[in-house]
Amino acid sequence: MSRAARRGGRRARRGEGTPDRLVAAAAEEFNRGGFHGTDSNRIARAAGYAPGTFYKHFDDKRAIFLAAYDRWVTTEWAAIERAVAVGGGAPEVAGRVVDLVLDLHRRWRGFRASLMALVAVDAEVRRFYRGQRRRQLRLLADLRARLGSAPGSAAADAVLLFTLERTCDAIANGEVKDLGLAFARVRGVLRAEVLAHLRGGRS
Amino acid sequence: MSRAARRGGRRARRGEGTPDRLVAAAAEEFNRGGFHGTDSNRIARAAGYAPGTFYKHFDDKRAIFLAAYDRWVTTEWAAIERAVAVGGGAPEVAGRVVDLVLDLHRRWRGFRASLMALVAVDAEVRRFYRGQRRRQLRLLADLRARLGSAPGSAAADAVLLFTLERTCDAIANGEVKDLGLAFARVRGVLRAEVLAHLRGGRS
Amino acid sequence: MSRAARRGGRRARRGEGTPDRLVAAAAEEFNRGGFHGTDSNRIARAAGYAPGTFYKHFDDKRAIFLAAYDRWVTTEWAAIERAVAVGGGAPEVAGRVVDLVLDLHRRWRGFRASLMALVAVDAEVRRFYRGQRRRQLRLLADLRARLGSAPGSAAADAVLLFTLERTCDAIANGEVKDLGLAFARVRGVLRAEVLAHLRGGRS
Amino acid sequence: MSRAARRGGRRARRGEGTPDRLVAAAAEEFNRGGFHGTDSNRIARAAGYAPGTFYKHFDDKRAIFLAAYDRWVTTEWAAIERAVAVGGGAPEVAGRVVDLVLDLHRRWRGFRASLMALVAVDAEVRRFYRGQRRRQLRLLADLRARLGSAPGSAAADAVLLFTLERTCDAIANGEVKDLGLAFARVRGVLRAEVLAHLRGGRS
DNA sequence: CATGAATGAGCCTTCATTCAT
DNA sequence: AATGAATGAAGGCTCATTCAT
Repeated sequence: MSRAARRGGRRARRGEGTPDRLVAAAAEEFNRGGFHGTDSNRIARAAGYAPGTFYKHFDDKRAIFLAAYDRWVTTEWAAIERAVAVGGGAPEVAGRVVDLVLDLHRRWRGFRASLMALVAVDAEVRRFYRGQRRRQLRLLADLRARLGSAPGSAAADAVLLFTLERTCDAIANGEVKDLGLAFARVRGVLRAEVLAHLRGGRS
Repeated sequence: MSRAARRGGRRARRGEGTPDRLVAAAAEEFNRGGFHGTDSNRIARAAGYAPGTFYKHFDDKRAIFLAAYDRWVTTEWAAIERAVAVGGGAPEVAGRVVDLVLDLHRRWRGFRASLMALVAVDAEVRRFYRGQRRRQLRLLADLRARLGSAPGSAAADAVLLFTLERTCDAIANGEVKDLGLAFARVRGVLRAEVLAHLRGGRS
Repeated sequence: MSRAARRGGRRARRGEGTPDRLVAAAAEEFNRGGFHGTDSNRIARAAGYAPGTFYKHFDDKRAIFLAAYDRWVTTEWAAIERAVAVGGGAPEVAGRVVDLVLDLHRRWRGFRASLMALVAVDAEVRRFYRGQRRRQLRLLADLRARLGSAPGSAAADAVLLFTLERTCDAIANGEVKDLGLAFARVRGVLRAEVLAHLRGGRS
Repeated sequence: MSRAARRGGRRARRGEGTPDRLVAAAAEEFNRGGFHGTDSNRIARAAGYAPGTFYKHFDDKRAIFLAAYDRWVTTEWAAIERAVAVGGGAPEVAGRVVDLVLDLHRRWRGFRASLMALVAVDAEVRRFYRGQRRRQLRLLADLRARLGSAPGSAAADAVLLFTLERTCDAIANGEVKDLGLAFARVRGVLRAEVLAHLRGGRS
């Protein structure tokens, strides 16, 4: 058996470079288990590398977490921005956005939970996270402007984002189901809120 | 000498018993640093004990985390239930509840962040957490009933709770300030949402 | 409920004093689990006392082990000496002794195993143990004299004792059964050896 | 550079691999001090490694104990089987075997004592130990067959093994000397027993 | 660029022992 | 004479990180 073949399999995949493969493996590992639920050796092995390789590309565990977060945000927000850009009436946009965010939270709930805990504890992660939030806020303001809704306040925008985020988390992690609530109804409430907000009403 | 007094041994340090003191120290430690930011020896020392004492009273770190959470929920919810019970019109109740929750989240933001991450990863913590959520939902339904608002859906109740929780977190951990938003305005939005909900409007 | 009653139950038994009760509990604990398989708190509790009481009566864990060993030897050897004293022909004595030793090893195999390990490692335990062995040797010499067998060597006596001891251990701890051997046959071999020895033959 | 040479990493200290060196160190540590007389950190240091290295190669202390036992048995039994294979008359074989077993017990008495205690308490160790015993029994039967002695019983074989083992222990650990017996005489008795047994006499 | 054995600080946990009551 | 909460040294084990090849 060749050395390359022995090395874990996931290796020869696409043309991605080593850092990308490590980041992808890290994202998956963090998503199940959280930041403290894996270790750098495991991430390296999952990516098809030896432990030492990890530290050739990332300074430490936090660095790859941040990289994974960055990659995740970039990828996922592209989808959301696309959904917004496609256009259509406010109801369609609201529905698409809610569905996308929901899907996003579903796929990354473990990662997200870990992220929130790190944000609370690690200044660097916090800095990064806050930057993303500002970006969201700008996107939402753009969207409202494009839809011609009343100016509205940034404060209300922020609260809507929090509502969307937290509720999608709750659906994604089973909290909603666990409370005996119908998923569709909660999503309905969410869509209504987003729509009311986009229309410029006092949400 | 009474048995109760004797039960103090070498430790009649203050009024509370050893488990209480350990739990209090644990809560503070978890609040700054998170679950993974302390260890049982530190908690014991912070409470004024040697490492071994910790394990005389708790099976492991998770057990004391759960105990701290339990204690926190019990204490804080008593305050909220009181605020609701005092009565008054919907605006007053809404204002009081928002302020209390805000204060609560401010004082325990580190603990809360850690809690959310554990909920994602630890079934026992999750079980406990979900139970609390159900209790909140019941309290909110009671409150609406008492205020004579339209029946409304449990789904809308849940979304309101998520909004309240997440927004208070954001205010508490500086996210709101960081976004350049005025704290008072965000709180105003929140109050308005709670009030509209209590009045039975389509929140 | 009275304090005495609360204390564990085994307490008010007979007129035995505290040290005796502790020793009895220790013997049982050591017998299952070995020296390292219990702790002094557990022994104290098993005897119906608090941990502190243990150290009021014994300097340390080794001291109570030695005391338990002493007590065991005294009790059990009385039975063996009695069996020898009763008299009868060599075959009867041989049979009785083998049966007694067998029973002894059966009841105390855990204790014995732990004892052997301590003997190898602890000079004080070793001293004690060696004293008992000398006593056995004397008893065996007495017995041979009484039965009028040929003088025989102390070396042969010693080897017989080792055979008896080790074989009884093997029967007691299931080794013999595990080897697919019939217990009765092994005992038969043992009796034959003891008998041949007592008769002064070249064992 | 060959792969084998590279596999040395920073450790090509001597010829053997890391597990072997750890096992060797463990055997020595267990031999003086017994199973409970060392710890994994000490074993690692004694082998020239840091604590963590231990756990890269063994699950826990018991695992390395078993490995050390395995290695010991393999090595030592090879010598005994050789001594038997060389052939010669029964007296020569008996003498060689007794001397080898004696030497074996002398060099490993601490280890052996600890082994016996673990066998009493740990099912896995017991399983392993019993397997070795069966192997001994087979070897002895083979030997008798080869020497053309009368069939004889497995029970008698077993008793002889117990005698040999226990007496060699007694010589090895100073018990015999301590009893005021001449080592040579005890060995003489032992040889006589083995010889008589091999000759098919009623041992 | 990758390897992977090795590292060692440090967390988790136990238990023999003490001491104020 | 007994109590039992408390002690703290020490052992078991992990994992982020390094480095010689």
